[in-house]
Amino acid sequence: MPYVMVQIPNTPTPGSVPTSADVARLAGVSRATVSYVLNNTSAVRISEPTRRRVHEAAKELGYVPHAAARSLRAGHSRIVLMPSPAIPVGPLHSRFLSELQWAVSRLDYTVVQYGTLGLSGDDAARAWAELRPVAVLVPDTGTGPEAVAILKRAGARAVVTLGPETVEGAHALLMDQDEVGRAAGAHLLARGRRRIGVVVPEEPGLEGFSRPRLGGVRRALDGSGATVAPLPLAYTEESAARLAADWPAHGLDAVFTYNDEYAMLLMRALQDEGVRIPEDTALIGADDLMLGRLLRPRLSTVHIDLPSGRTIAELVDRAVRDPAGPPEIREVLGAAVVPRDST
Amino acid sequence: MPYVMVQIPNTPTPGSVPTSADVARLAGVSRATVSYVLNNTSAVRISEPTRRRVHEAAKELGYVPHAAARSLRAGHSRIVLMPSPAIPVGPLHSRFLSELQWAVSRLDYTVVQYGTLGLSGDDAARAWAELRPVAVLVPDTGTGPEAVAILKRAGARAVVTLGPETVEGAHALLMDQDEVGRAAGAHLLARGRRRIGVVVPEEPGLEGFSRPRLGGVRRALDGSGATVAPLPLAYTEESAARLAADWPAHGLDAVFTYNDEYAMLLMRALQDEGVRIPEDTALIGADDLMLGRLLRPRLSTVHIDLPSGRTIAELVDRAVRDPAGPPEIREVLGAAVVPRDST
DNA sequence: TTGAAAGCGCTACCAA
DNA sequence: TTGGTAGCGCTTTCAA
Repeated sequence: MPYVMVQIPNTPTPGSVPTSADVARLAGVSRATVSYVLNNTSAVRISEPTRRRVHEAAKELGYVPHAAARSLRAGHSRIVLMPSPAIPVGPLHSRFLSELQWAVSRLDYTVVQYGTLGLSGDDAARAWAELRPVAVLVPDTGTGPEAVAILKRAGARAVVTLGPETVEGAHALLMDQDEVGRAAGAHLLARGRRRIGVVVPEEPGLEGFSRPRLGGVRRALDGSGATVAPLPLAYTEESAARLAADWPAHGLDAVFTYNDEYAMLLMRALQDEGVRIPEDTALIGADDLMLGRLLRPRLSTVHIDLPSGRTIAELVDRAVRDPAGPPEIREVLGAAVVPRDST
Repeated sequence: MPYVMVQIPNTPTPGSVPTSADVARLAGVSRATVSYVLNNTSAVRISEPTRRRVHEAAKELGYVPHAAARSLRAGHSRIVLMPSPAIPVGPLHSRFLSELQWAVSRLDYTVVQYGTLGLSGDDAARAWAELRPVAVLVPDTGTGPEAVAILKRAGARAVVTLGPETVEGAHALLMDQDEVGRAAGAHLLARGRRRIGVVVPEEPGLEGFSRPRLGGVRRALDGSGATVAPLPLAYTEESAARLAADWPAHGLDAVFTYNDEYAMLLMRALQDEGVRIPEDTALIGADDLMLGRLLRPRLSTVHIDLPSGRTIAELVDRAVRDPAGPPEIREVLGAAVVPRDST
């Protein structure tokens, strides 16, 4: 007796999430009309009374459209995926990322920061691809051409990498940390320093930044006869004290500290050991944080110029609109020394 | 002549995103079988050769399932939504948030950080609801009972607020900033200080933290006869210099600086003016950042004890599994003074 | 062991 | 101006 099981069609099952069909029933119109009204479809004219009834029904039920259903139907989403960086990221970088996120949202994309855990490379890319993002903004390294292909194949119209190197098939915002080291090295050289230490953080995950910064110093000093000594340093007072304790043995007259935070750490340890800055050892940081201005002597630093979020958001938008266009490769990291009193 | 338009069924349209139907065609099986194989459905036994054919076809096509379609069919998602805080968030809080994000991912949820822009209160809630998250972790204030109702109605099985107050219908991780001020105030009082300044950052968006911290100091001093003076301060050297310049006029013998960063700013300005710390003025910060240990005198601070991400992730998971359970209200912010040399 | 088919919620085409 | 309806990609019940 199947006929007794036929559901009464105008009972908007209570306790359940309301759908556009529920709205339609309550307003006494078709689902199509509901869709037209709620999306302000301009191709179709709906009478004012009908509009009102639909709006009222939607409000009464607390109707909220189902994004997944909508994008399934549409065949594409407006999701811009920003996998959150796996590495501990400094204040400068994290400010940059949130500004970027904000700017992309302004362009009417849905920014989704997706924490991909453990999975690496292509597995991560596959996980991202499941969301069918229209664009992916990859802040990390470790993303190869294969991953880009996976994303493209899943319908991503643009993949943009933010990092030190370009990846085949993706747009690139090149942030060449090398430049930071180069600027610091050149500055110290100009100040007459010849035996230059470079702090290399021991914290895992920072190699992507620290190695090129070290390399940059080397490059700046190339042919000058000046020497470079890498100085492993953990972000703890003990580690800094240890390094400072046999500072004289290193025979260094200058040190580039990776960034301002390590600079503060090392400056304190050196001063506690009686090392005079800048007389005995010149010291320069990077990132131009406020804290550098508050140190005594005031900290020389490398100011890093990152593009505005808006600029990048526009690049993403352009890439999405014209997926066939050539990959845009842009050098976006400017490094300029801010000389203060520590060098 | 409709029959000439019938599509040849085994042409996996190239250039388009492969679907499970494409995989099925290539493997010579039905879509059902593909689903069984790729999801390892245990209720159904598929022969080994068939499994292999399906897997190979999927790999060859670069097939990635469509998350939206899947959750539409399933009727629910595993999305845990974490609206990113609209306010500029300090290093302590941001570390906490990313640890939390990580822990929730471990439990096999898809953590989505969603930047909701401008929209406030119920509008934001509606935007979040479109994603049909299984749970929402709201870090900001400004979310009322209405917003919670909207999310629940859209199928969210748990809404958890992280903030100073509980919201009807939502679980709450109470982070009572009041406690931070109270601890600082009590400490200064115990140190014999009687005229206590409290730095109130002028940066917008911080009121939610600064007001209760100020209130906490007031509460600690209540009935002691000690006085409290709010000190507006912007995070700039100029602002700090201005405040320090007429420091004697304030006649304060202690100051609670909101957090360690403002502490560093003000300490420097005061020292530049010749104010002796702690002799003339005791100074205490909050957050127990590394930089406090590097200041001279070493900075006394209020250490803030936040729960581990794992703890909270488990709370979320429990709430999702038992949506009918009573809202869990948990006081999670521990504040303890770390006395060092500045007080 | 496998396949056919219904249907999740939505939009857009076509007809009325 | 409005309604009927197909179909986006997927899973799952039922039948074979």
